[in-house]
Amino acid sequence: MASPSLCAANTAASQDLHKVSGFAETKTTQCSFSIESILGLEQKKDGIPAGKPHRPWMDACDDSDPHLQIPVVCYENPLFHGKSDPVQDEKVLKCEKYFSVTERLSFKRELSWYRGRRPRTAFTRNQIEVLENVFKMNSYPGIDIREELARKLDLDEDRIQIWFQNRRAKLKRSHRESQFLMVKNTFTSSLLE
Amino acid sequence: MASPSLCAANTAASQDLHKVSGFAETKTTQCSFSIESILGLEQKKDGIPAGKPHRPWMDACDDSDPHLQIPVVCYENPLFHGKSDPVQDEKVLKCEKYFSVTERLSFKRELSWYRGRRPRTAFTRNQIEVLENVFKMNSYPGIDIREELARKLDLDEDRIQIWFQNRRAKLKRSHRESQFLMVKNTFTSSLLE
DNA sequence: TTTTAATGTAATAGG
DNA sequence: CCTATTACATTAAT
Repeated sequence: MASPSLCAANTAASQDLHKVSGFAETKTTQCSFSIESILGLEQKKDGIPAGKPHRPWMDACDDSDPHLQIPVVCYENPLFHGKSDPVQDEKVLKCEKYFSVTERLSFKRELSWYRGRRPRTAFTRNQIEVLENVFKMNSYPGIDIREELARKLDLDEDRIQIWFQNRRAKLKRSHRESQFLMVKNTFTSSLLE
Repeated sequence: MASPSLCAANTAASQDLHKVSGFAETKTTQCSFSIESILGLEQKKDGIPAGKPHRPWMDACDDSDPHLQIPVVCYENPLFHGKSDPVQDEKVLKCEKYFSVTERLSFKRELSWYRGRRPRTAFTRNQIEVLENVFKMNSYPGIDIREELARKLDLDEDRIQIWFQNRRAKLKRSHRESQFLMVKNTFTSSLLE
């Protein structure tokens, strides 16, 4: 099952073919990466069925009701407060028009992690500015500050918290990288002496 | 570049200023978060100006030399560990052969927007083929598989990772679109009944 | 114009 | 809280 797929790539192009078949050979003989790993058997420990490609957004294909498959219902989620675009809004409208309450409820019941994922928040320039200014003074605002910010900026406190977490990670990353560059440059110039 | 500038306290924008200063007022009058708490954590601030975006392919480009700012020249850098492809090499050749220094300067000016972005990787047919085949079986390859692919295909592991990210997004998009069509058709036919 | 490589970052998971 | 990944929205190169 697995091998035919890989080898199926070999149809033309001799030069390319060589590389592909070399790749496939490695798989079957040396197993420097195993069929198992390719098949996803070494996937994260949670109960993801082996052999199935873990495509969460397609899981609903097995559902009987095709209506339940549209991601559109995410936008009915009260948690949603991202920016709206005309296309999506139109979809929502259609949804509200044509689906009963119970139907919409079963939508929500069917939400898997991906569909339950919070729609990405698009902060405004002003919100970012304020957050950055606070961050300059205090990268670890306590709950009271976060609540204050949430009120001032009209955001959930949760969003604030996540923002500061990501912001700290960013700062740390940049710090790490500049240090790395410094070391590398030092090394380089020492070689040039 | 195109992305919203995170830093930059702006100078105009009365609305923004109002909000910021309003916030500061709260800090000093109500003390809903204390100066102490901020000052206590102010040691957190390291003197890092702004996050450097980690662009290893630009690392050794000296900012003082304008020539070194055109991406093309980065390929002459021994530290550049990207893969040289014929197209880029040809560009370099043409650059050196046919353009005067001043011409190259204006060229550079024209391409200034380009600075800081990794040159677009052009995958070969064979690389795509292998990647697609692996993707069919596993859309979420772990680090080991990615490294293996990187070796086999002579690409950076980073490129592999990005490729799978974009590939997943593409699959999801197509899936979404086909579902939308399905739902639309369902609506249409139900309206015609 | 379309497709897709690259980027930045919000959201999530696990420790 | 942190780190590591992922999804997602955009930008830009082909």
